Amino acid sequence: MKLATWNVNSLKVRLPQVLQWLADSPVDALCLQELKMDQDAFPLAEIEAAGYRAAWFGQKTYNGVAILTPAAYQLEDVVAGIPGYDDPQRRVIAATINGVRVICAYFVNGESVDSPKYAYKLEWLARMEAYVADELTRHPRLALLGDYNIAPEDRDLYDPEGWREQVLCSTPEREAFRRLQGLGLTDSFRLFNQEEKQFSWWDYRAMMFRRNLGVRIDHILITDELKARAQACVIDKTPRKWERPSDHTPVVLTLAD
DNA sequence: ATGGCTGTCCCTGACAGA
Repeated sequence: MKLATWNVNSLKVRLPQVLQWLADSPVDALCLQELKMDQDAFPLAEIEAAGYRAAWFGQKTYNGVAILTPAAYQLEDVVAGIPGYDDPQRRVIAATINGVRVICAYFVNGESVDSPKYAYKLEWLARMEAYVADELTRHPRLALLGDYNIAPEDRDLYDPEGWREQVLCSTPEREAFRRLQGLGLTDSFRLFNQEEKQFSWWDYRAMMFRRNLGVRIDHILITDELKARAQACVIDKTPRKWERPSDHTPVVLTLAD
């Protein structure tokens, strides 16, 4: 079983790339973030024609998340948003696929540590932590996939000194990431790769991708039951090389069946 | 370099992203 996450930065623009990528590298769950489209604008017909079904939580202009799965699977117990948290920003959707609870999340960016958006980020992180803790009481096989907007360690940044205590890697954000790990979740990428400069996002500007100056902020965290089945977790840089790419690239986890 | 690029919106400039 393969699970993947990809912040597409507009599904309207990136739909052909999503379909091409799925044709090249089929997965059993693809979590998408930053759809940037209203609920009614979701391209369900094209996705179904490609052999996939979908659950999505759309929003005009900003945010928006979706989970795609092959038509052979079901999307069970779909939950949009964080229950009990009246957040106008649509950043979370969850579904059970083939016995695995899949939570797709677009974490708050925060803009900068002195911004009101950063305070919202910390509040949102606390809500997410409580939600995941609650989900874990019911789902021993759970994966939390998405754009976390957190670089967990210095080796996940191209310039740790330049980024010191900036948004994406400030101590409170990293502590929130550690608390998610403390719930019993493992950063699946680091089960297989200990190298520094393994990035999932590169700024569009200044040829940052060609110079490999990026950050690793897209993650797949998994419970122990899934950890026992994990066979590989890779960052697929291929779509970042295509014409008019998203600034993020997919992360893919392979589990034994 | 408070810069560089990309996407969106009642669109030609502002906002957001990270």
